[in-house]
Amino acid sequence: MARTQGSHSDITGPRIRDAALRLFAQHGYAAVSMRQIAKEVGVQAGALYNYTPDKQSLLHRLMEGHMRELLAAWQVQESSGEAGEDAMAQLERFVRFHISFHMQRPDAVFIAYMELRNLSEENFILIEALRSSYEDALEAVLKRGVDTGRFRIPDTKIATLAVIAMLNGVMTWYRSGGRLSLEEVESVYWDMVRKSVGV
Amino acid sequence: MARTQGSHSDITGPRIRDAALRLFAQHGYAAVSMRQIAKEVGVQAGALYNYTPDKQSLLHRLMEGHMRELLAAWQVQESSGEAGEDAMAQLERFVRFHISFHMQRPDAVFIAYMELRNLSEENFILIEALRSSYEDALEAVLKRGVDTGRFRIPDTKIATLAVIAMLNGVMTWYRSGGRLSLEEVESVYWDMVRKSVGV
DNA sequence: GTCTATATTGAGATAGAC
DNA sequence: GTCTATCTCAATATAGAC
Repeated sequence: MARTQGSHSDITGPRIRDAALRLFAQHGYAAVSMRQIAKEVGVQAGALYNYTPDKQSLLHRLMEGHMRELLAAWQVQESSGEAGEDAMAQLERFVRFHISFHMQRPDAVFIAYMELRNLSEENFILIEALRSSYEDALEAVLKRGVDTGRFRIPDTKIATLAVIAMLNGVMTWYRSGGRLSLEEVESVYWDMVRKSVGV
Repeated sequence: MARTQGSHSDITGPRIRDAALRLFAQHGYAAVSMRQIAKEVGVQAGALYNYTPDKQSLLHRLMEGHMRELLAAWQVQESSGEAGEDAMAQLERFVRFHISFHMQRPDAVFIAYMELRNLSEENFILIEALRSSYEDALEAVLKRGVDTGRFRIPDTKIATLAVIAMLNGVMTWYRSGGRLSLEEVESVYWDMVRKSVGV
């Protein structure tokens, strides 16, 4: 079946995105060439252009896909709570969801916040809007907790960014098979977040 | 005095580092060319090689200088406390120091944690050792607070990384002239950190 | 110490054969 | 849909004149 020319596969598209995701995360967008990506996939560089108009679109598509998955997954997670769930329970749900979701996609996460400056201006605006939506989701929880007296937070906007920054820190050091399971890590972070917004 | 050839200045070295710092922070190491740096300084690309053996050394030197300054500044700050200062006061000192120091060098900070993957292997090891020293400084404070019963922290290593990650988040959004002064921002973060490690 | 000029390499992207 | 071949441009780094 091995052909050295012609149509090899109908899943080349996904394989290109997988390779680009991994290489961009490891070396950075600017440091990775189309030839490297092609080699990883097992095609020639020219073939990539059947799937993407250019390198920039490849980056943008990866980031957009990641952000849309994130937002969709949170909406599912959020609506799976009980009707009367209070802000504290919602916050714990968010913290555990955020860590769990992101740890399953370390490469996409890394790209989504390291490669913002390599987006074209118009693509940057699009991605930033998606990011803002996600931050708004957390801020809504925090505001609700403040309103119901469960939380004491001097500035919900800053607290939102602080919590996300803290949680994202997990990605820089956690490796599976280490001292703690992912669930234990979630619990440690939840303990800190819970106290940091507490009365 | 304007000469179009020959020796222009004895401060070309610092100007090269300044330009590289700014350009690397803005566009990323891999996306910036030696020609761009030279243009910014006002010399030809070849002249840069009187000051650095190659581009990699330029990056490493910037990062190493930043990390050494950070460690030195913290040692000064740490030893300026009273003799009997307890862990809570030390932690507040650290939080305010960290934010204040880093906000004065946003470009260097950005580079120091975004460009790690563009260091050669041996340079990476050197920079990581300096980073570890800084983390150890914070962890020592946290451990002391746990020992004296001031803090309740399930895992001081994770807490160290979480606190630094949270504080570093400031750099991604704070712009002077905004809603809050830097000192107010410090206070907001200190409030969260204090509570997050509390009993 | 800086210039101009250049060696060498590799980048992104395209054209046309199969 | 993929290949080979190639266009065009720009990268790092060096050599030698001034």
